[in-house]
Amino acid sequence: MEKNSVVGDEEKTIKSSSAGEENPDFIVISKGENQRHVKQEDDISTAIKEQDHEIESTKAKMGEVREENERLKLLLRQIGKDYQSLQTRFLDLLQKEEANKSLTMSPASRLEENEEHQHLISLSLGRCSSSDPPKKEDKKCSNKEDNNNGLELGLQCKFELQGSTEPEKNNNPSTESSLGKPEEEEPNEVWPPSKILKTMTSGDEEDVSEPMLLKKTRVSVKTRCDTPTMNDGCQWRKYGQKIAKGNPCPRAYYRCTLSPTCPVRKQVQRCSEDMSILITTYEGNHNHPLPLNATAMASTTSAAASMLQSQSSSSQPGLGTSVSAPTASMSSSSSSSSANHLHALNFNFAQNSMRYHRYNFPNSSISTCNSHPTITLDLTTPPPNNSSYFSRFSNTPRYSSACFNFSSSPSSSSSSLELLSNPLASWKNTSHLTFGAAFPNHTNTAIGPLAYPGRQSHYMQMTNQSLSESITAATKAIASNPSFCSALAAALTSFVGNGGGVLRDDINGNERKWGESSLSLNNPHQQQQKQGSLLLFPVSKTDSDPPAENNNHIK
DNA sequence: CGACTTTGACCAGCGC
DNA sequence: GCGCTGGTCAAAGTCG
Repeated sequence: MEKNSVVGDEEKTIKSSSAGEENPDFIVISKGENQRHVKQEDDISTAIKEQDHEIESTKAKMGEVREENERLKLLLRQIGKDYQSLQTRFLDLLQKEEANKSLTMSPASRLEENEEHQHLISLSLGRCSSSDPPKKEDKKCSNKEDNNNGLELGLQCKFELQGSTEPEKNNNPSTESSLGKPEEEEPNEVWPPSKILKTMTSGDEEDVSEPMLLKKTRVSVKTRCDTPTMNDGCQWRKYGQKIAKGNPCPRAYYRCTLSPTCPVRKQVQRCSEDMSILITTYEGNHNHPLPLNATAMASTTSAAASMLQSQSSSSQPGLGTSVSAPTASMSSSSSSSSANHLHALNFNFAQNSMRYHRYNFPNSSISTCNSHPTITLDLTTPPPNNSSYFSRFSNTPRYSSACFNFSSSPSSSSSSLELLSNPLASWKNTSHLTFGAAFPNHTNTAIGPLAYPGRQSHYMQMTNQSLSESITAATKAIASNPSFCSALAAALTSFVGNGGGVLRDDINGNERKWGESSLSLNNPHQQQQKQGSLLLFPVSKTDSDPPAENNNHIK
């Protein structure tokens, strides 16, 4: 019994204990779980709260961003309105000016301008041709071939003026004799707009009527450059080196290798007085399409040479171009080999029948050393009124804002004018700042003032003195101050990159947002360049233009 | 091996 | 005609 009782007790105790233990254990366990659950719930709730807080903060941030976006939109609209109003005003001014001009113009001058227009018409049709002679023929038989070549533009600009198709003039050598010289070029090659102005008088061109141009016209560019050559975008092959008289520094001779028949040569020499100054002399015309970053220099030099040409022929009546050198007499006929340094060379291109446009190369000079008419663009010294260049740029009454256009010309269709406007563009060792004017603009709506009423299209639209001055000054400023480059890039990126302006940038009317214009600071090609560069050109991926000059060392 | 550079030689223009 | 000079050629060398 006891056992049983014991057993019973044990059972009881077991039961009781079990019962007594079960309950407390259960209670304890349930309390712990509850506590855990409570803790978990607390954690969850706090997490939810935190998430809610984050969501709220995010929402608040989004609200701020939206507000900012709205502000930016408003700003953009305002800018667009301002632009439209400026454009309208500009067009009005143009029309008024034309009206005044036509009223105040004497009959003789009207006739003269009409003649100029006719010349321009003929120029617009001029397409140079040549059979691309081999090198030796290029050298030895160039005269004959040049005479047989097709037309060449004296100014070597192609203007597609409305209704300016006069084929008979196109083939009329007498027309070219007054302005142009035969130019070596692909017979069937249709040059892109980038080549329109490019062209300086190549050495293969001769104008019998112009003694000054009996030899090759050259464009010499003086820049401060630490590297053996400056990168102008072309590929060059060194074919000779000489120690010229009067300069201990050897002169290196390069020829363009982008095309095997390209007649373009360049000479590179350090200035004997200042070894940091690199004197690059270009001669001839490219007879092949150029990479984008090569068109800048090519057209700049071409424009300078064209200026020289037009200047030399400016005494002839009825020319479509003229050169004015307000600060000095441009004694191009001078036999002195010393350059007549001018603060600026201004040359005008008749843009349409009644309008001139002035080009200005600050610190330019012309010399006719060794019968080689040479224009020197001295980019080593600041132009006059340098400090006011930007303000002048922005305050130029006639064209200022209208002309300011970041080119987004596709492929090689960048205009000569834009190149004219950015003489330093694409140079190695200098910052790249290419202000382009969009060119073939019959569809250009963004450029507004460039799209003159009543004109379908023309390549060299317009520029002005202060524009080129400003560009040059800007480029110089950037070249001299690398930090400015990055600052400007950042500023442009922030301002322009907000999805703001849209440029209709090419013939096809392709739209391109400003922010998409290549601030190609990350362009690998440009990364090869030693200094920071700001290239406002669209960078063609196919535009592989290896800086061949990096390896060109004058030894 | 091809592309490029170097460098002496060659040629043409010009002045004396 | 001769010499000087600038410009180009082309073989040899260099480099990747």
